[in-house]
Formats: sequence, C-alpha cells, structure tokens
Amino acid sequence: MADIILKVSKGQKFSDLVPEKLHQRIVAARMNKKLFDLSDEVPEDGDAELIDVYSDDGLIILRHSTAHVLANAVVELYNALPNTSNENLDGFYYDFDMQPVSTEDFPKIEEKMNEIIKKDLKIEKYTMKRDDILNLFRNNPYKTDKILKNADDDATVYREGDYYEFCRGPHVPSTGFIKAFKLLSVASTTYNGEINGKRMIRIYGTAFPDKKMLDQFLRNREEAMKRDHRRIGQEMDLFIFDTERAPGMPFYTPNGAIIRNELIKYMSEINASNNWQEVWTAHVFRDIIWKQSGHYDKYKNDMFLFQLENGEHYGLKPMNCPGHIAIFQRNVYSYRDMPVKYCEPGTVYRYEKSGEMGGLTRPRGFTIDDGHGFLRQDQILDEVSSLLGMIHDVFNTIMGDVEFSFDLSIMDKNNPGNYLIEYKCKNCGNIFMLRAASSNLECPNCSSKDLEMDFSMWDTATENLRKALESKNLRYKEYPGEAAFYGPKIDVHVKDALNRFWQLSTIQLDFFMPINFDLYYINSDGKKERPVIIHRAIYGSYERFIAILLEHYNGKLPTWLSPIQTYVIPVSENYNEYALSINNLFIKHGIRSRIDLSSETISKKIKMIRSMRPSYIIVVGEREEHNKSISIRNRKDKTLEMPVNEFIEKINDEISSREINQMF
RNA sequence: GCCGUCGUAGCUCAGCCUGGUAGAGCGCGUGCUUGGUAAGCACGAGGUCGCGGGAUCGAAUCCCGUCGGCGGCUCCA
Repeated sequence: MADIILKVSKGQKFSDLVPEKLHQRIVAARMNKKLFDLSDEVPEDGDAELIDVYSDDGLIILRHSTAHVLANAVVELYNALPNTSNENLDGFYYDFDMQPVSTEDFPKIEEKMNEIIKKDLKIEKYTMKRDDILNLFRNNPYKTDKILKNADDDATVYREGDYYEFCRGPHVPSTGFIKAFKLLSVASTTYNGEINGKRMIRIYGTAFPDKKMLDQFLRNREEAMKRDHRRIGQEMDLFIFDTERAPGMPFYTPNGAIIRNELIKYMSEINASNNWQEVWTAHVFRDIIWKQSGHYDKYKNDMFLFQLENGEHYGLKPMNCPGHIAIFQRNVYSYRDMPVKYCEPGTVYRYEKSGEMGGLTRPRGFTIDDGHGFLRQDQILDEVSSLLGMIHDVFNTIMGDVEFSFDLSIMDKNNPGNYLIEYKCKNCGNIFMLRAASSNLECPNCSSKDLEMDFSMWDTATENLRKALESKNLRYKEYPGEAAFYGPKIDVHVKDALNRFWQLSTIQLDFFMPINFDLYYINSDGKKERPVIIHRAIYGSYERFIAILLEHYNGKLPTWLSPIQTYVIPVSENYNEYALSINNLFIKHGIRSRIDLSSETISKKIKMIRSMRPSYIIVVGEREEHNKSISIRNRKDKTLEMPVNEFIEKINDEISSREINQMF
C-alpha cells in the first residue's frame, strides 16, 4: 500500500482522518517527522501521513504495543517489575525484574496476553506532570530511574486497562489491533546493560499484522535453525572444535579444507587481477610491534601474549596490518610507486572472552582475506571504486544475485575530539595530527593552545568514499559518529537466502597507522609525504564466510566449492569394475569423486550420502555399462542418463566457470 | 567476564528429580542378501557417564569446585 498523505488542519483528530475501510490498518500518524497516536489532535495545518501497520514504522509500533501487552500480562501473573522494551527486525523484547521463567511458562503468559487482546482495551494517553508520574510508578525503581532521567512536565503515560506504562509512544489504538504474536525465547540480561548491573529477565517475542506473516516468520526461523552451520558442518564433516584442548579454534577436516582452499584460490585470483600482491607474514611477533601499532595498549587483554624463559615477550598477531607495514618499510617509495597493495589470507588470534565465542562466527583464531593498500590521498577514489567492483563480482559469483547494503561511517564533527585530525598551530605554524580525546590539546612544537582544526583530510577521504559509492550507483546510508577514530569506512552487508543481512566486507581508511610507523613516500617535490592506509577484507573471515555460505545454500554448495562433486554408486557388485573405471576417470579429470563399493542397497547408499550433499550422485549398472554412460542424480533429485565424456565436459565447465546452477 | 542452561558410545539422545556402578536409534565390524535411485536381515564390538573433590555402605544420579558447549548480556581492532 502506498503511504496515505492527507492535508490536515489544526485541531482535527488523527483518528477522524482514517478512511473507514482502513480502520484496522492505520495505527499512527506522522507529521513533520514526528509520530503521533491516532488519538492525538493535529498540532498544526499541513500534511500528515497515516502509518499502515504493514509498513516498517507500523510494524515497529505494533511490536512495541505487543511488548506492553506482554508486560501487562507478566505483571499480572508474576507481579514482575517491568523495566524497558525494545523492537527490532525480528520482534521485540521486554526486561523484567522477576523470578526466572522458562519457555515452558510461555503458553500461560501467551494465554494471559490473548485475554488482554480479546478485551480490546483502549490504549489511552495521558500527559502528566513529572511528580505525578513519579508517584504513579513509585513502586518501580527502574521506571523511577527512567522518569528521573527523561521526563519533564508534559511527559506521557499510557494506560491499558489497569496497566500503566511510562512511554513516549505511539501505540496502536487498542489491544485488539494485535492480531498475531508469539513469545520466542527468554534470556537474562543486566539492568541497562551495565556490566555489574542488576540481573533482569528478558523475554523475546514477535508480532506481525497478520497470522500468515507470523507463520512465515516462524517457518523461516525454524529453517534457519535447521540450517545452522554447526549442524551442517557436522553432517558434511567439514570442521571440528577440540573444545577442551584448543577452545575457540576451528580445525578443518579434509572436506572443510577443500571449501576453504577453493575460496582462498578464488580470492587469490581476484586479488591478482586487481593488482593486490600476495605476501606472507609471521604469526608470532615480539610485543614491541604491538606497542608501536597501538594494539597493545588497547587490546592487550584480548591478545595471546606470552613470555619465553629468557624473558622476551611475544604475542600472536591479532591483526595483519603491522606485518604488511613491516614489508612496506623495506623500501623507500616514490609517489610513482604508489599505490602499494599487499594482501594475504592472514590468520589472526584474538582471545575472545569465553562467553563471546560461538561456532565459526566468533572463533579465537580465524583467517581474514586481509589487504592493506598504501595510497596517496588522490588515489583513494580509484582504489575504493575498484574494491567495490571486486566485492560485487565476488558475491555475485559465489552467492548469486544477492542484495547488498552499504553503510558509510563518517566522523561526527560535533565531537571532533574523538578522532585523529590535523591541527595547525596559529602560533608557530606547525601542522600535526592529534586525537584530542587522548592527549592535551597543545602544539607539540611550541606548546601553544591556539590551534586551528583542519578537517580537510577527513573531508577528502569521506568525499572520495561517497563518490566511489555514487559512481557505482550504490545506495548507501551515512552514519555520523560511527567512523573509527583513525578514519571513515564503508561496511558492506549481503542478504542471504533466508533474508538475513550479514556484514561481510569492510573498507577502512586509516590516517593513524602511517603515523605510528612513520610511513612515507617521496612526492614530486622530493619531500616525504604520509600515505593513507586502506584496510580491506571482502569475505571478512573465511570462517564466518563459510558459515554464512553453508546456511545460505543449506550446505548444497555450488559444484566448484563442493567437497564431493560426484559420488559413484554401482547397482550391484557385478558393476563394481565399471563404477571404479568411471570414478578413476573422474579423478583423472580433476573431479572430486568418491565411490561406494559397500554391499548396501542402492536406496540406502543414496539415503546415507545425502547428508554429505554431493553435487551429483552417479548410478551405474548394466544399462550404463552397455551404453558407456552414467545415470546422474542432481541436487533436485532429478535423474538423467548421459554419455560419460559429455558429463565430464559439462561438469568441468561448471566447475571452472564457478557456475552456481547445476547443469540440469 | 556476567546470568541462565547443558556435558552419558563416532553422531543424536534416554536414564538423573525419587542413589544400588548404563540404554536406544543411526553409524562401525562380520556374515547372509546382488539389490535400479530417501534405511534388506542377523550377529557383534564400542562408554571407568567432561575433569577433580565431598557426604554416603554404595554416585551417571546428591553437594562443591573446575574445564568446556549452547542461549542471551557486555565486547568484537
């Protein structure tokens, strides 16, 4: 439905503007970017937008209102003290101070919620004085705290039956607007996320405008759980975790190593064709390099650091950039040599806290398809454009025609102290870079405090990132204040088959490392000049990317990535010889083929191998031997007989062109 | 790191509440079966119940500690 925009005049009630037939669909209104309850009066003449429950904003309002019904129910059932709720892409949650509940209690809570919904309680809004609100919530310290922090004398309180909520709104007009909801899970959390805060119970749920959408969501959710990469990894025998002896470290089994190596090989080709030179760097460094890079100060608690008998201090690399910088420093470069671009499948080790690890998505050791470019400032645009092209090619090749989203994280000029920026001393003319938050704002040369900020480096870099995105016609969102202190960045998200966005690629500009390591090149005037470093990864990490691919394809990887490309099954022992000759022929032609000579029935062999997701199952018997052919069963369980040589040619094409779809 | 929850055969799990030193299915091995596209039959091997301690005549089971896993929180260069 298109947004409904109406001319409205001051004093009208929004609810009176809703067309009769949309009565159950319009949940709120918006004017001048402000949301209103339908019970509100129009504040001034102008254009108002009616918010449909099927729109993004409407959905959030619906979920928000459902969270309140949850709170209402939980307060009645358990005498809980509600704290706060939130809504997101998947649903909502509400935090309570209460005795722990489990999912077994959900039916009871849902029943109570349904009662509240059936009553179709009006959700009424009251504007109240702060002291009155405080009085109303005097028995709830969490609400009191929030009121003290947020309320002024025209703050709002909403009533739903006997239940009151201190809230900005808006809400759906009555509880009957909630047509389809479900509680999903329960977890514990801390009050306001404070690390030592009071323990709270968080109940997760979701709501949709109709039952059909809810069911679809629940089905997707179930499918996502079935597709969990840990489960698929087990079924396909791809990797293991030796949780006792090497917690958080993935081990690739032969099948998993095939996938990883194919991805590395492809990235290596992409890198080479875009002039990124492959290097190899050490995994263990003396700690001095981490002190120089700044990682030690900031991340030493998250690093694997150790000391030898002789007293020397070492650390495993948590980042690849210092290694690449070390290689860059072997030479003096002319501006003509730039850019210098090094890349590497670089394995890094980070001591993630025990509770922060999880499968392949958050291991302690992982390999980044890392790259560091050393650029002149005028080369940023070209390089970023080239990277955006690489990103496009890579994901379209591997995942198909996927949807992307781009985040541009930029500096917040209202808080320049957070960032490393250039200053000019008005006293002595010295130009230097400084992160104001971390040191005194004074000229390192003459100690003058009369300084002028110069944003030009940031402005140029940010403008180049924008230009690169725009030149490729990519839509992006800007996030002021989200830039790293050392530079702006682009993060790339890719949508998978289950409609989930994953952050994969990142392109970060860095003004800081070049200073820490005193990097320079010689410009056309023969003077030293600082390069900008570009940090980039396309897959992100191999571990995470493999996990995403497994879930995206439900393990049914394109043939070029598939650990088992053909699985040969003879109909009976009488055809073992023919089957063996076929298998050997495949292997000779570079196809990853296996054969099943066990004395099981053909049905059982197929049943057993299915969880390993071979690309093609090849069945041979009398007919095939006679015809010099094979029977091929594809991933969709279609079968086709084909001459052996024709199949070999076709599958080799499929593999070498990294085709996503099967030959039939 | 914090809260919750879990750890039994290669895998998935039952037994634990209400102590009497282990069970299933799949897989694996052997034999029979020679089967044409999602489980043929029989027999067999395999586990000191994550690890350490405590109370008990006796612990997979109860208590404490510890190491891991999972769901969240916090964090993620």
